[in-house]
Amino acid sequence: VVTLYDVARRAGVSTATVSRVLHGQNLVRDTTRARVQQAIEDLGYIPDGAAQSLSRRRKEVIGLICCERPMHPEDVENRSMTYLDEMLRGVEHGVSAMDWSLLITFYNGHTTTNLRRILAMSGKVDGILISEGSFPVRLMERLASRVPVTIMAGSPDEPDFDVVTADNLAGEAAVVSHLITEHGVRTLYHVAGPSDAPDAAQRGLGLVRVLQDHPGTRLTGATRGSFNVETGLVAGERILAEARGELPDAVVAANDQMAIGVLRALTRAGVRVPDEVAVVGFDDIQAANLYEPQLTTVYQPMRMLGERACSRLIERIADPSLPAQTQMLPTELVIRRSCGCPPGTTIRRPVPPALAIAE
Amino acid sequence: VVTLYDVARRAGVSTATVSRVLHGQNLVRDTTRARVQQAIEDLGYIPDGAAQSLSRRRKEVIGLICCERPMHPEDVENRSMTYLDEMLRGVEHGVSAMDWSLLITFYNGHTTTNLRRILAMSGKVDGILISEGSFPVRLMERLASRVPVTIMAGSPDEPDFDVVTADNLAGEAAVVSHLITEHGVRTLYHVAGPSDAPDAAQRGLGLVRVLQDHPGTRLTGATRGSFNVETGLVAGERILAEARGELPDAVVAANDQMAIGVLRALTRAGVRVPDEVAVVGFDDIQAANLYEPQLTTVYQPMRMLGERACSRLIERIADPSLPAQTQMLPTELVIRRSCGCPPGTTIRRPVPPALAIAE
DNA sequence: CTGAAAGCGCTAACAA
DNA sequence: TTGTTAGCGCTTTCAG
Repeated sequence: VVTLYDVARRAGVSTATVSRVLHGQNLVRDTTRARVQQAIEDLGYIPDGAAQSLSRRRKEVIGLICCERPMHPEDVENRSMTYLDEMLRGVEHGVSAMDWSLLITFYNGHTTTNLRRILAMSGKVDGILISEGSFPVRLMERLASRVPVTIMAGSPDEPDFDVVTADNLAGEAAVVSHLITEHGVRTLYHVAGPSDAPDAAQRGLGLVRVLQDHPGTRLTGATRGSFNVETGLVAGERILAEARGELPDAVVAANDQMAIGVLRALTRAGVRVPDEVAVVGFDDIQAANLYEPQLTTVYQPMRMLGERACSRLIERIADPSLPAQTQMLPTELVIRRSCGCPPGTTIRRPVPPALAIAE
Repeated sequence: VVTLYDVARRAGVSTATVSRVLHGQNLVRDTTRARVQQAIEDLGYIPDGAAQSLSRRRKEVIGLICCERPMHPEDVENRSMTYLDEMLRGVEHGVSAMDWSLLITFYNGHTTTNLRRILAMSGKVDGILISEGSFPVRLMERLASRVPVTIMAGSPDEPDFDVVTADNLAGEAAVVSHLITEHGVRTLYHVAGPSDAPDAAQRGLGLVRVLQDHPGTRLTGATRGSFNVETGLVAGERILAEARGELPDAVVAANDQMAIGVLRALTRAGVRVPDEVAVVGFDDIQAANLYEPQLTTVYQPMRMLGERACSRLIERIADPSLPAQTQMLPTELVIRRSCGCPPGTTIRRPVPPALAIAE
């Protein structure tokens, strides 16, 4: 391979000068610069990243850990899948805007191998981004003791780390308020998310708060799913079984996949949605828009979430003394058909930060 | 930060010995080993990746370039999005099985910045994986002159690079054969993919070959889309407009997104699918299974594709003299409702490598 | 079994 | 403006 020395020799200068040219420093005479650039060109020189990192004492690489929800064999998909894509793009955008690189790995369970991999990563990057919250706190702390760590879509009240997350509580509150105030919904059934998912918890809170604020409304039941279509289906069947002629006015699912599962179960049983029961989800995945009836849901700006987390991390790498900070990104209420609005409806309504809770 | 020297000092040995312990070499006395391990533990030592790479003359990192299809502002999604996820998981799995790391970047257009980024990447990795084919050949060659390169989902007849791809031709042939022999389809409309997508081209070929083999069958028209729902919709409207009462027996779309677009247009116009017109797609994305009617399509093993590409690349890094090789992975015919099979049908039928062409 | 020491390719003082 | 040179943290002969 061609090294800096080769370039220097060919251009008849020292390696320092080549380095200067390489980094666009302007304390190089133009003619010299030209000669060096020519040499670089001729030789097709590309700097060695490892050597640069070592010398600069900085890798200009950030690590992304994607936590995978444990996947049961019968699951076709899982929430991480639709989740990841946009976030990844956001992160990559932020990273490459700074001309840094992105090292990515998946974390799927607390095995020795995974542990080793994750720890080793901290020796290869300047900072780490962790997607989703169900990541062992102990491990998070070990990582954080070595490099800055930012959590994406984590719990908003993490005291020791930077967190960037969507305003799940306000989003859920907004969609539930819509059901109650614009569709006269009184009885609701809640299909909650996994208990270890911080965003699911926030959504549950949002629902509860709105119910409290609206006397006369109440939960007729609740169950928990795993953020996938299968468990949504099961929830739907359970709703039917428990109903005995008394279906709730609306089913609120903690994400779109489960909402689609519920929709399926209801439709299959001959229940008309939204005429007999309204159904709403969360996330605004592709399929929410394709499904019939089109799903009313809440959009969270995953891409921006990735970008923000990334800039925050780079900020903290530059100045590790920064205090931990939580950023809540606003969501959007996406009103379509499944809540009871007329066919063909598509309204996107920004959800203001936390006021939405009040109504 | 804690370095190897710190560990060595604390354990009262030389750095060489620590290094040996670190890499499980067994020419170290047990008591010494224990002492060193204790020191590593105490200090929470984690080796510096850059220094290791530099010293070993090997980075143990592979680079993944994800080519994004240029996205028009009005596009909600694009094919790359659903495409990427599984492939990425496959690649990551392959990479971390070897205890290597994955550096990822997106390539979205031939700008100077992108060019620089991509070239710089070749200085940070031992080999590069390129997803999808619409990547400038010149650039590919420059990369290849520096590190081994493997192409995923590229054209199967690339002479100079390793290619791992699904057997698009056989897959398309299988689904078209199914339409013709099991549903008596005679007239077909083709919604082709972008002209620069090698897999789209292969699928087109598969369609044509089957038509040739079945006298009496013919194309009533064809149009080209961009692998997204929007262009599928446009194609569907065009089919309706061109039809004048004479709809084709079936519409063959080059991917699922476009098939869904067509489905939408037809349904909207009151055409019943599959009773009046059958529609089939390709890829077997999530939504294909959720949509009503459920879409008959062809599954390609994206995850395995990622894994295979990865192992091939690592093979070639170990031995750069290996001859270029193309691997074609078998697809599966996924028969559901939209081809005309009874509601509730779900049959997955492996497509044998190339024989499928014959029938 | 263990240690000394020569790099790996590049950056950044410091000198000239 | 340019060159000299001392590391960056680790691996790996080569000696002992």
